[in-house]
Amino acid sequence: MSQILEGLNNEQLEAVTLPHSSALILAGAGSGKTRVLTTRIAWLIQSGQVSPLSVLAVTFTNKAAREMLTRISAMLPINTRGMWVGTFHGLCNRLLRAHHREAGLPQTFQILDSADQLSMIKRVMKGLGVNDEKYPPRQAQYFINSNKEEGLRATAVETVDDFSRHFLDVYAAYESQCNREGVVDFAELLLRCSELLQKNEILRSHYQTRFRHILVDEFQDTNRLQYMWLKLLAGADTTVMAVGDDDQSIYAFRGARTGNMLDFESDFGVEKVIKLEQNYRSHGNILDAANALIRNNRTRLGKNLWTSEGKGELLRVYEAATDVEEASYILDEVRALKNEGVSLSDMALLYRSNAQSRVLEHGLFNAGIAYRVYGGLRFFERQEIKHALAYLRLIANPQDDGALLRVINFPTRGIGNRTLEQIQAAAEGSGISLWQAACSSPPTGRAGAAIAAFIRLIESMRNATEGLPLQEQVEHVIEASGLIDHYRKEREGADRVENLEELVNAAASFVSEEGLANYQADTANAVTGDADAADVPELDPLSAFLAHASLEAGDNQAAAGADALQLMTVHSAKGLEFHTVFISGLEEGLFPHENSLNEDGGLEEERRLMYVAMTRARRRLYLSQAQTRMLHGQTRYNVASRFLDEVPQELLKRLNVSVRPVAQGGNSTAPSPAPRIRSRPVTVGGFRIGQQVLHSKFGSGVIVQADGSGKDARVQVNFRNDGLKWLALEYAKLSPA
DNA sequence: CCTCATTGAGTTTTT
DNA sequence: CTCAATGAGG
Repeated sequence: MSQILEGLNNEQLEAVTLPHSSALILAGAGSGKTRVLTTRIAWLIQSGQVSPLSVLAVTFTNKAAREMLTRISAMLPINTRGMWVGTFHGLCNRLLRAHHREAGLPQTFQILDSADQLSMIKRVMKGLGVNDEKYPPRQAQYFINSNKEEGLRATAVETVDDFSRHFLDVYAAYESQCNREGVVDFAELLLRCSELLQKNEILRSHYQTRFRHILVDEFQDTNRLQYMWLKLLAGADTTVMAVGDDDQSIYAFRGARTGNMLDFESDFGVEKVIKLEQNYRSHGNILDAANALIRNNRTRLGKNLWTSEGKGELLRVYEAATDVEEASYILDEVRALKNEGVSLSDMALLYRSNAQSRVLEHGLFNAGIAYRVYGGLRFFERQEIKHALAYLRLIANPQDDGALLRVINFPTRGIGNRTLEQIQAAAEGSGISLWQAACSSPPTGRAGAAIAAFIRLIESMRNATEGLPLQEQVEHVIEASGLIDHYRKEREGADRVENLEELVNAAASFVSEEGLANYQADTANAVTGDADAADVPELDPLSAFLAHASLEAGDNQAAAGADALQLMTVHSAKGLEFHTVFISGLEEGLFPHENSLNEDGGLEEERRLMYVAMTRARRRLYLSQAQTRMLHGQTRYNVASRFLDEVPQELLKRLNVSVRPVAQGGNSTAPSPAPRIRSRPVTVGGFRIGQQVLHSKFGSGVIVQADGSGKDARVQVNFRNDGLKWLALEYAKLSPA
């Protein structure tokens, strides 16, 4: 038994073998967090303290859940199938399917992804006659989701102003529309599940007794609702182990609450907080720099990473004149490192926002360096796949208005807006679904015939696929719907046809591999003879597959394949590590992002983001910056990121002599690193675009734009602390820096 | 009904 | 710049 515990350090060992009490593990970057979690589970089971079925482990991503299961099965000779290891949403889905009746849902309820949700919100808003200029649907979506994540139904939300009252109306209408259609969004999975546990005492105590150990990964990223859910599942005898790192909390912008860590300590009577501070990933200089940076944050639980390895190399800082030059510098370095034997896939090129990847990709493409960009469209989010899934959804549940609207005229079959409006009016008038309206009161004439043909098509597909194996159902639908034909005819449809064929494969492997079992009846409940769940018939494979498609949108790019440089945002780099990391675009306004500066705690979150980025590197870390950057079709002039100043300068190796814009007024003969701006005044009142200036109140900044002349001359200055400001030269006391 | 042109907006992202 | 969402004309 001691074998699985071998090689753990003291703190890790303590965490893994903790006696029966709830615990908070503060696990720094690279400190072996996943190892602790999985070894803890394996140890609990192997030492005979619990059965695998009494363990619940929850993560945020499917990838993390899979990783956990893989590691557990590597340590223990047990079948992990039926174990409750999964994402918050996946586990809630499982629970709701098993108890759909008590939860007030059809067993085959479908799950809306964010895009589906947004389009339903638009539909609802149109129905209510809400002005979508004044009340942007995106904001309505945010309103709905953040309220749900606080555990608030529309009836429980209190509005203080007229503006949010409109969103509240949308929320209420959206809620009832979801119920009519039998669909739920992501937040609903958690809210519905929590409400179920809250009001159904029998179920609650059943699960509270069953789960003796609950383990939570990335606890710093939990929101209020997820925390409530955990509290409901944990009974008096349940031990909860929460593992997280407040310094790596980078999702506050979507509701994550590090405060849950403090609440957890008191709510669960945590006696001891274990800190895992030994880092097994990076060399000393990298950790020292990251530690120094994060110390600038006020709100921390406090933690300092250390390593027993050497100091290693200094961090390399490069200041480029332009974004293009920055890219070319990076790819030179990539090439050199590759020649030294570092594989491309062990190097990552990180950026704060996706827009930055373009220039970098361009450079890499021209240089012929293989690269892979993360964060694009994922498989189940592709248009052609969404269309195919919509046909399938309609077969499974004709009340699904969203699915109907997506495909009623795709491929085009002569059903236009007018016809659709008629049906929508009929549906709204009698509170029925679009499908029912189309069936019961079809429009007359040519449109009516088209509608009738569509209804016949769907019904014939339903008849033809009934009882077929899942992959044959999918195969039939992509043919019979005309999707394949449509894309074959399209000029650039080859990829789409291929993807549709891939969907058939996805369905096949969903059935043959463990996928389906995860979505069907809870085998564990059947084993323990739980009547509630045992009575529920198995979920049909089609509904299970559709749920899978929503909950696990698939990889964001085709096979990892060849050795390639990894390009991604800092957010998506969390949890990964590389030999070499390039952090690009270290400029004020970009990183930290200008929008974050107005938000409460925004700057600290940006700093944590930088901390995450730095701690991805094992051996070598590059920090680069461009003085000039094309953004949204405009040239922008940026000062170096404050984060570069927050790192001890003795840990940095500056790789080029800083070529700063010259400050001696407009008639300097020194070469300017900035390219000329098209059709805009370059100098105004002795000041130049790109020039660094000092303001008595705002401090230092860079002139980014200018217009007017004489008395009307104005310049826009990007101040290091206060961001962009327009200043009239006549009044502002500006001086060259 | 479909296609092309214009307009406008533009962090970060998993489920 | 580049994508998505509207609107005019075929």
